[in-house]
Amino acid sequence: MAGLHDVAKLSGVSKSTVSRVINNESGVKASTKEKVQKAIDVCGYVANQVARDLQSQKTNLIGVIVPRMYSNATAKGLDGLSSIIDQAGKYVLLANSQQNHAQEIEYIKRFNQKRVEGILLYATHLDSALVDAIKQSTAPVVLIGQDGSLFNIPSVIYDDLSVGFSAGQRLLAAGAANIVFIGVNSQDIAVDQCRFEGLRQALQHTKQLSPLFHSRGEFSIESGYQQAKQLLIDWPQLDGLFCATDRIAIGAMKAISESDKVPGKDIKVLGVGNDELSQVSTPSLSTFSYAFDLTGEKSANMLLDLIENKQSSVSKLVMSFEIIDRESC
Amino acid sequence: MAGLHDVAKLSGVSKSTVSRVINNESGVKASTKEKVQKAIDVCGYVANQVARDLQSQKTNLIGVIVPRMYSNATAKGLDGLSSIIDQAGKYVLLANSQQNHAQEIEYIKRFNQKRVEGILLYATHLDSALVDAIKQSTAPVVLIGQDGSLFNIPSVIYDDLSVGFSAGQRLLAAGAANIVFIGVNSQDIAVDQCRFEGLRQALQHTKQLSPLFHSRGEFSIESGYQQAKQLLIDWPQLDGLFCATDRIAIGAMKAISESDKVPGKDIKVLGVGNDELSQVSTPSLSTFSYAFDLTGEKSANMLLDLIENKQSSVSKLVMSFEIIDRESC
DNA sequence: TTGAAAGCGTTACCAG
DNA sequence: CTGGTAACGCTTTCAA
Repeated sequence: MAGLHDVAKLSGVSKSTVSRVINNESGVKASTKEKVQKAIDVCGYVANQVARDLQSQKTNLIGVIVPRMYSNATAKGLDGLSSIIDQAGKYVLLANSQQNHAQEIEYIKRFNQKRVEGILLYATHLDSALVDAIKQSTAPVVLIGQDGSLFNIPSVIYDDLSVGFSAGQRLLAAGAANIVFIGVNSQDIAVDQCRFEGLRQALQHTKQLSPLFHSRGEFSIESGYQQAKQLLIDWPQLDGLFCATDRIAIGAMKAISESDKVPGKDIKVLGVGNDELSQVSTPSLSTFSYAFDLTGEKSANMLLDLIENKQSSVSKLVMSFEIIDRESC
Repeated sequence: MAGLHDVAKLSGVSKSTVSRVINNESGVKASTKEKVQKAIDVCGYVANQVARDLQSQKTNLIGVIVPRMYSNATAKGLDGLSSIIDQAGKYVLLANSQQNHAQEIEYIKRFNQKRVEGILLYATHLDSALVDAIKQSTAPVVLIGQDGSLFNIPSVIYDDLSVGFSAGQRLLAAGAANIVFIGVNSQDIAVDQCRFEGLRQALQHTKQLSPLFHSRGEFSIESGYQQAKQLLIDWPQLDGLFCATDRIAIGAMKAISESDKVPGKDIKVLGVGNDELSQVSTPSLSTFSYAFDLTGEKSANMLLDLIENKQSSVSKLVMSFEIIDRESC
């Protein structure tokens, strides 16, 4: 592959001059410029960015770590952040941990070797090993989806406590009193713990009630279906169901429909996320909408700030939500 | 930031020896190894992969270009391909063209500067400018979703003609005779042209019929809704509808429901993609299932082959589909 | 307006 | 077993 050297030889000038032409610097005679340009075309020279990066000590690389791609939060988030990063003239180096915790830490290390300028981490949990890895990272890290501000890690999070609280209020207002929460993994503070806690507080505060049960499963329709099936047996008095995600809620509604109950009537159901599924299901699902794409943009901007100024003006950003009222509650 | 040089000074050995320790090469006295290791820990040395890449002339980078992230095909595809690329010890450099054609060509160039080892391109169309850019690329390119084999570009595509043909047969078998196709952009050979052509051939071949109309819009529920609304006015005899994607079909069914017709009964509807939406809608949507994740894996493997052997054993891979029978047809 | 040479942080080869 | 030195392909001084 042709290098600067070859172009120089071919056009009979020095490497310095070729470099100047390539970078379009002023102070090169028009005739030599042409000569060089011709040589470049002839040998099909393509600048080697690796060498440039080494020389300039700057890679323009932003590392992004996600637990999985097939998810509204990450897919839309990536659409948002990639546009910001692109505008900044930088590149996205993408790593998919495939829900494997250990991988996340590994990627942080590898990204630092690759000399990324910053890291965006979509997290599903936050333990001390991960916190340590983030602290060790030379490249600044912005956490998305879990709150790391207690450990001084800049974070962009969703207002999960408020969502839970609002869910509780809506279920009560719709006449439900025997309410169950279907969450995910207890390690997932944001999605599982905070949303439940918000629900709990709403019931307590408004009617001195407690949720009947905190069920847990996975982020899928099938899992929601299976859990609801069991819940209908265990808690026959059930009349309100708050699900940590829309997919779980969709599955749960299917289970309810298959029993002798009617979702949205006998049992009020609420999801979170405003997945496209939620507007298409029968009954359509009442839920909460998060601006996933905007979250990606904000996170990217926060990281760019951090890179630029070595310290961000905000260390924690809480994304609000919108209440979506449909038929299920 | 500490470099090899600093570690060498700190531990009182040469750079060569430090390099050997870092790369865990044999032939280093245990005591010096320890000494060096200590120095590494002390100054928090992290190997500079940029320098390594320059020296080794190898970046382990795979460029991936997508039109958008928020799509089943790309999200699931990325899940598949990233696992293969990761297994191969390589990295994904991601570019989001945001449906902007010119960007794709730009990214191919920039990726070559970054010295990626290969490029995976999710394409929505294929014009001569793009073909040229691909030909110019030093890094091998595998095309996903559009057929570039005529131009000698290795491609992984879906069997869109067959899907269209099968759709025609199913609609006819269900009793439809006045059939309309809702496609997308005419530049999209695979999704718009091939699927329509398959439909046309099935109608022609089986019953000497022709499709009533070829409508076109975007990849969205809303667009499907709008188009179907118009179609119901223009073609009152309409009794079969083949939609290029499930989302379009979902929108169309909504329009049908809002008229005095019943989707799945008065008008048979078929989509493509087996989107999760399709199993949740009312009526549930009959469709075709593509293995998007597997497509990503196959494409990645094909590219790795190409990188390894400088030429692939297969130059075109056609992914098959599965017929999903539900209520709408 | 141009060229020579140093240096970015590694690895690899050849001596010792 | 270890060290010196030359690359890798570029940019950036400093001189000419």
